[in-house]
Amino acid sequence: MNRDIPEFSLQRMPIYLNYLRSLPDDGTCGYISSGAIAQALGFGEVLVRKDLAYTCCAGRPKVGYPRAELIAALENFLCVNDKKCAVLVGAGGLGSALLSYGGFAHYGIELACALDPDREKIGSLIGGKHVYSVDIMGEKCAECSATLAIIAVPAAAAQQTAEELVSAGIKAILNFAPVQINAGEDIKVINIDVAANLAILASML
Amino acid sequence: MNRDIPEFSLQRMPIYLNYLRSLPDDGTCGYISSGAIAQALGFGEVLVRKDLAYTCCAGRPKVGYPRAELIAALENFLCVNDKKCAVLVGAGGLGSALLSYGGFAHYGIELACALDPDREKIGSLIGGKHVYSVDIMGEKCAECSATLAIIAVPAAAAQQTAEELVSAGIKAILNFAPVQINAGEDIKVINIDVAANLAILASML
DNA sequence: TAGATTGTTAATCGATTAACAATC
DNA sequence: TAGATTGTTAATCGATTAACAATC
Repeated sequence: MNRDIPEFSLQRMPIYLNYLRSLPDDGTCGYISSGAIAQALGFGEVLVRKDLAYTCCAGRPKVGYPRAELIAALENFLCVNDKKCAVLVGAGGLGSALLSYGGFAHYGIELACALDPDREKIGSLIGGKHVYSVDIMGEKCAECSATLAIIAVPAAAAQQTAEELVSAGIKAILNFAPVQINAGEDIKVINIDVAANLAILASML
Repeated sequence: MNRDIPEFSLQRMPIYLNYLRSLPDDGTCGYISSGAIAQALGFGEVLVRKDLAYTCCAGRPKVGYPRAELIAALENFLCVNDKKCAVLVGAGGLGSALLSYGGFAHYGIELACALDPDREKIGSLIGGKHVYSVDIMGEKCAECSATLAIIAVPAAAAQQTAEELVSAGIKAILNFAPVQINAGEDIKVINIDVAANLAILASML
């Protein structure tokens, strides 16, 4: 959708949106400068202006960017108003935590349900979301026209899960299993390996 | 510690280690080529060779890299044999999942305990780890000489938590709260915003 | 030897920063 | 007007890839 924006700029868009939404809504910051945003987030101010230019929300010399409009532009850029559906596979500890997490709604994403192979879990509600058998993954993805999925299964099951999700019509996967999953060319994947991130931090000390 | 390696190469080190460890240990892959690794992980093969060069494990023309030695070199590079202690702040859903997760041990990291302000949780065990009051953070960090911390508190509490952790001697923070935290110059921080990552995936479709 | 693979040097590519003109 | 801030063009920096010599 936004194929013309640098990868790294795209990654910063939610950060800007988050920050701007967190500012007090009492009229004290109707306008905000790129310098102020840069300082708050630890970025260079030219970088901020360049990133914000992709949203097509023009800043005004001397005053900065209109906060409300900039938020709206970022929301528009990130398609927050297009409601999108995601499914989660793997209702273990991490999966359960994600099912109870309310933050996806801020980006127009609804985590619709969970899929798990465990008979003990199937049929239960976690965080108010239904847990279904992985056997009916296709059906459940179709029901809500899900295009997004989160993999929170053990490493050994991740690759197969990814393939099943792709068969079910999923186009983008957020993978928490500590393996690189091999989905098709046109399937977007982001891997988050929590332990690896902690290890990276440790080696930077 | 490894200040002379490019940021992005460092980030790939745990990926190589994970992959090599996952190979069958039955002698069928005593040696592995950069091309094979590259294909499995979706990287360029020159990139793989360049990254592996930082580990100082030499490959042999025609045969590739000795798998066991390469694993040892990566483990050494990532200081897996130095036992490091981490503490977790915020024993909510995500925090609880992390306390039960065994993956940190693969990198020589022990998640020692959790800290939480909630009286209901203080004194309990989650994933076999004690939950203590955030009031004794300094004491608990000192006890295990923790240098690493994970923040899994609500966004509103993240900045203060980070400051307290720094006062307690923490040098690196993995932050799951959806805010940019402002720690000191020499404190390493990695932010993981799960919802933002899903939103990024959605905008790439 | 011929072929496969490593390791290194040079070239390319993309992202960030610097410089500066435009604007309110 | 003077000063602050945006937006853009050029320069820099860092990461990846291409080319190729070295080696087994």
